[in-house]
Amino acid sequence: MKTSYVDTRQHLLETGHQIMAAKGFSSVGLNEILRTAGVPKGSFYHYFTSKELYGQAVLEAYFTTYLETQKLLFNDSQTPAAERLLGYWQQWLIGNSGACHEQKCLVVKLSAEVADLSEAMRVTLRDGTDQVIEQLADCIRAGQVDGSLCVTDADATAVMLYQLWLGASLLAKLHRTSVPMEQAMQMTRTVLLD
Amino acid sequence: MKTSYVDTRQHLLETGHQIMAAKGFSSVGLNEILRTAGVPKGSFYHYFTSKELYGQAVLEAYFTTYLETQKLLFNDSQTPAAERLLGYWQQWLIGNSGACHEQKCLVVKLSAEVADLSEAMRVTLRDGTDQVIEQLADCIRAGQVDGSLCVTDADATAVMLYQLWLGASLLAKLHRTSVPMEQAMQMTRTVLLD
DNA sequence: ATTTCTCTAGACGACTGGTCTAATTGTGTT
DNA sequence: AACACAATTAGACCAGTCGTCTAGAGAAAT
Repeated sequence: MKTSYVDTRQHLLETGHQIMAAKGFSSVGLNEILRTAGVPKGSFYHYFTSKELYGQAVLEAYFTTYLETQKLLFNDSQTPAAERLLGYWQQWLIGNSGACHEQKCLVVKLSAEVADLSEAMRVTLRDGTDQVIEQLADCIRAGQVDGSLCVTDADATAVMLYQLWLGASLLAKLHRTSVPMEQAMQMTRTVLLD
Repeated sequence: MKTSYVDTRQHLLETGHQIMAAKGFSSVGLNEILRTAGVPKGSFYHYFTSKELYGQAVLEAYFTTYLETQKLLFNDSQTPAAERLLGYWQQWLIGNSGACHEQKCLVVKLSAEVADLSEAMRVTLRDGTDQVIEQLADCIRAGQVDGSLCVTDADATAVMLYQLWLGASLLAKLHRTSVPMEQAMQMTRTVLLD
């Protein structure tokens, strides 16, 4: 049985996501990705034009599903917005901690390394994070309306919380502990609810 | 005239700092560093035992001077602590923005990339940032005493502000703008003074 | 003056990097 | 069945990687 073009391409993107999330971009060779994916080396340039554009494609795919999941969580208008927001960060916390201490968030793992390396990847990362923040702000505004949050400036709060969690994730990587993220969680609660 | 052991070693550390701050760790080869420093390849392994331990030495040297500068700024007990703290972040902001958009802070640039790559570098980064945060907390406590700050938990605030600025620096790299850091600055003022 | 030790010099090995061309395989149409 | 044409792959390619090694230059010590 033959796998289709999109299958193989998709498979390469997923494999790349996993490996790059663990090891970064520069220190990972195409060989490793291809070997892991079970795709022969010669095939790579049939699916992507360069390693850089492949990296960009990985990021684009990542943001597509990420934003979709986020939207799904935030659109559940049954529960109060405060709960939805705290659930989002709770997932962030448990996702990148404990047994599987591999990085899940490509933004945390790749931003610093890649920003000065590839304009294409930098822009993808920039636009992706902008959208994530925008959806956060939307949900905060919903919380202002339904009264579950006491926040004055939704946009500023969204930016601030996202920055906080990026930094917390960085420190969590250095500590191999979720403590920094739990501190961020505590702070998030204070900011949103008091 | 012959340069001494410490001169060459120091020179290698400084060159490495500059290049790694711009390009990261994995994507930079020893050759490039040595060529830039004007030091022959054969000498490198006289001063350092491996690329990894060299990277660690760069980080250690970085934190040594960083913590010293920070302490110097924070120990000026003439000015109120609030002013000292805001001065610290003002320097952070202007340091990594504008014309010279190269990264200055090795913590921002290297943490994510290196944490999963080298235990030695990870630990150095972890201990260094812990000390930076500790000095921040000390200065915040001084502000509680002199009355220039209205903060309840000095430690939590120090952690939170450092996380915030790490994240802001990441976003600033993605945007090639100091806007994210100005947002962090605004938030910092609010947290410290209101 | 001769020995000793630090440091420099850069070729070298074994390997990996990303990229590309040439060949093979597969598919669909006659 | 034979062909044309596209989809896919094998493997060469060369520049670059880290790290090793031998040889010698230069200073310090005896």
